[in-house]
Amino acid sequence: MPRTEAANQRVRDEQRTRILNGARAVFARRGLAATMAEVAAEARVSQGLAYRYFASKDDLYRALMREALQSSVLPESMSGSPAARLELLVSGMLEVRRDHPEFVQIFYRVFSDLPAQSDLLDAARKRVDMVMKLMRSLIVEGQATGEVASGDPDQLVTAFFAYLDGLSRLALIDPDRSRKHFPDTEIVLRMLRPPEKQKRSRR
Amino acid sequence: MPRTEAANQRVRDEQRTRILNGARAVFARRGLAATMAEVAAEARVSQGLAYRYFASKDDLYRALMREALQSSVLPESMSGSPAARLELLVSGMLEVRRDHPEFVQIFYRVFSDLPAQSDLLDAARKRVDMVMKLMRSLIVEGQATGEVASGDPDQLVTAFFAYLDGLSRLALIDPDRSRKHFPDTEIVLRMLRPPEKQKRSRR
Amino acid sequence: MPRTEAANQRVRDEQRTRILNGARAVFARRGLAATMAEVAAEARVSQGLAYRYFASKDDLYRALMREALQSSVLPESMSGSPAARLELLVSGMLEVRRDHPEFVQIFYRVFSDLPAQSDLLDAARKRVDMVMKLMRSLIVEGQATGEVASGDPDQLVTAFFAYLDGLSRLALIDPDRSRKHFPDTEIVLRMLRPPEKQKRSRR
Amino acid sequence: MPRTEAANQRVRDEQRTRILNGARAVFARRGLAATMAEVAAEARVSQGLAYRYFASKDDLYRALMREALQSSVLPESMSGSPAARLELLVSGMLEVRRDHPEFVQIFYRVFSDLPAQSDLLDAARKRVDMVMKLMRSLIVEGQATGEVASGDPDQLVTAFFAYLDGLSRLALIDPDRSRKHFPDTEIVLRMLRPPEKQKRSRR
DNA sequence: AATGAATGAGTCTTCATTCAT
DNA sequence: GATGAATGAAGACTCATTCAT
Repeated sequence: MPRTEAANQRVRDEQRTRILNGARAVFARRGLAATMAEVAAEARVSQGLAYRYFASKDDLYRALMREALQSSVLPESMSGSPAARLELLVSGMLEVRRDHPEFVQIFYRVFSDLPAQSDLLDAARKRVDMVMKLMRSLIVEGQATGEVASGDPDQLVTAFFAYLDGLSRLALIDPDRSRKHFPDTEIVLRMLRPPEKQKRSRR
Repeated sequence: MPRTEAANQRVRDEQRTRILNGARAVFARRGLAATMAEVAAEARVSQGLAYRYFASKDDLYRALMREALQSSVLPESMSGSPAARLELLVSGMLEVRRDHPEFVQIFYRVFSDLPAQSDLLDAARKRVDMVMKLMRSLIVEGQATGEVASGDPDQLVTAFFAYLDGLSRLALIDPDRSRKHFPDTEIVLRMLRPPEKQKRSRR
Repeated sequence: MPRTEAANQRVRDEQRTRILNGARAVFARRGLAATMAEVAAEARVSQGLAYRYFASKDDLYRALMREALQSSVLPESMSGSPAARLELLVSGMLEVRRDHPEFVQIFYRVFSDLPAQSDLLDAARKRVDMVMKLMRSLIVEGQATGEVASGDPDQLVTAFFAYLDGLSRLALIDPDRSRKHFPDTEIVLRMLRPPEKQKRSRR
Repeated sequence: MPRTEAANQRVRDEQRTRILNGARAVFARRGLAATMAEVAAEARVSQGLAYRYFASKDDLYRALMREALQSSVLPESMSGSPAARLELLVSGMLEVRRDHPEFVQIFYRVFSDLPAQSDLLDAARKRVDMVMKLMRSLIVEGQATGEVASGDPDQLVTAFFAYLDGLSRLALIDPDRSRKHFPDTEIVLRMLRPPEKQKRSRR
């Protein structure tokens, strides 16, 4: 007796996820240089199977990228003072970087792996741009009310993004340190706090 | 009449540099995925010539890495207060990242390009470790004299390195922004300054 | 349904043999100068497939050499008079050279194909040495009983080996003659027979 | 003042010989697999110079081959009994093989190095054929007068040539043995002597 | 649905040959 | 006449992708 369609669908979903997980791990670690053989091995499936679910290596990579673009989804409606919203945004971003660095690593891979004209690259740039603009406007607003440190807003945004990018890469460079000494939100936020609002942390 | 040996030597030196420059640009952009054809094209030499100067793609990559490991050489003797020395260290690192991001990009490539056991990876890790330790000791000293912000020193070091790594990658991700909005040393240092020493920057 | 493991194993064994056969023919003919394209063509497989079975051209060559070293295995226990044993040894060697010259050709290739320090070369030399020593002792024993022609035993061995090497190369140089006029054991043995034991052959 | 034409000519001759010598040594050892770089190094000249004297690697190889074909030149007019002439021929061939194995090695290289249709191969085959025919007729004549051992003349020729080919290769396989234990003409000739004419050699 | 053997296009690398000096 | 730097085409090798089972 043939399997029911529902059962088949479940199997398919499981396999797809399995492959995506394997690919995410391998691509985060090795980028596009990773081979399909590595992906299949990591996912414990045959190489052929990967091609039943994804038309090509590129397709698989894109699926991961799509996922990564969405994983960094912004809190839709943020309320409160600019500084409060800024902190909300930042702590969200930090959390992802600390707890699921692979997603962000994959995301940033697009900048180091791909030739310059790729549409994926464009999409990623657009995404970064959007978040940067949001952050910039929050900073400007916050500076107006004195809740946010002074300084050129563009530079602040630049600095902050570099910072976050760096944190996501930490797990790659020194996984041990990343786990043990991941900086508290408090420390990260210092860059944006005006001196008088700086909290005294424990010695 | 054959060229003089001096002339030959000069030609060889020039070509070697030419090839290294081409390779640096291409490897910084694309990592080991870059092809020798790209390197040769960037350097405007034939593919074969690159092999007269470097035994293999790997050898060329290593030459660049060696260079990068040395380029980040630390100021030998730093004098002054811990905070002063810390600022000296930091501003030096920032300068390299702003003015010659390729060197640092190449350096960090080692973490994304290479399989985990490579000796290059080890060397790079050692290098990072050494600078981290230096920075940590300066922070601890500085915290003792109150010149440096409080907070777990390991986290501060972690945060700071992530930050710097991020800045070196900026040129890759958004070269335009990197050029126009590279953060002033002042802003970068905020993370390490105690509130009372924070300089008021221009609005 | 995927093939059964047994079926896969069978396919692999067949293909491996197929590739070895192709390689043997080509390498015997052209030595290491033969290209993998030729090997693949001779074996009627794709070039890529050869690499699934052998890590490199060198590896393939070594596999053939190993085989050749073993194919010339000596009769373990030879009994009878020294002359009888000598004739047994010789006729065995002749047989291989007449019926499967490729094996011996491959074996001797090692002396013309490889740079001097190779381990294969050493192994082959050792092999030759061993057989030479065996033959020498049989000759010395035989001379004592008068069953073997007089003369410096080392020269006799040298001469005889040159002879056999030459016969194995004959198929390369003049396959037609090799097939039609391959010398009878009788003729070959003359060199070792004392005059009084020489058989009168047909006119 | 420019060099005289005669002096120039002398220099040219010297260089040409120099290159031929280098090439002969290298090609004998490594066959066509030898590189022009090796040839130039052996001859202590620049790679470019070789091309002033020989249009191509192939041309150089051919020059050596032509030389080798001529080096084995046969005694034009041989007189005496068939057996005497046979012995003259054989001892001449042996001499070359013992004292200048490179020439013969180069000659036989043509059979292992070259693709089957080459004109060089044809020329070499013709040469071998001619000597074989000569030898065959001497054997037949000698058998008629009882001075030469009985047996199928074609087989005897085949055997003998294999023998000589093997001796020329000995220097490649075991140079030491070739020098120390090169067989006396006496031993070599045994194959062709009828039992009753066999000389008793020293024990 | 799944496997893994097989293919072929693309990359690294070598080396005969050319060329500027 | 001579050198050795430079080129490009050919060959080794890898790996995304296809296919028979």
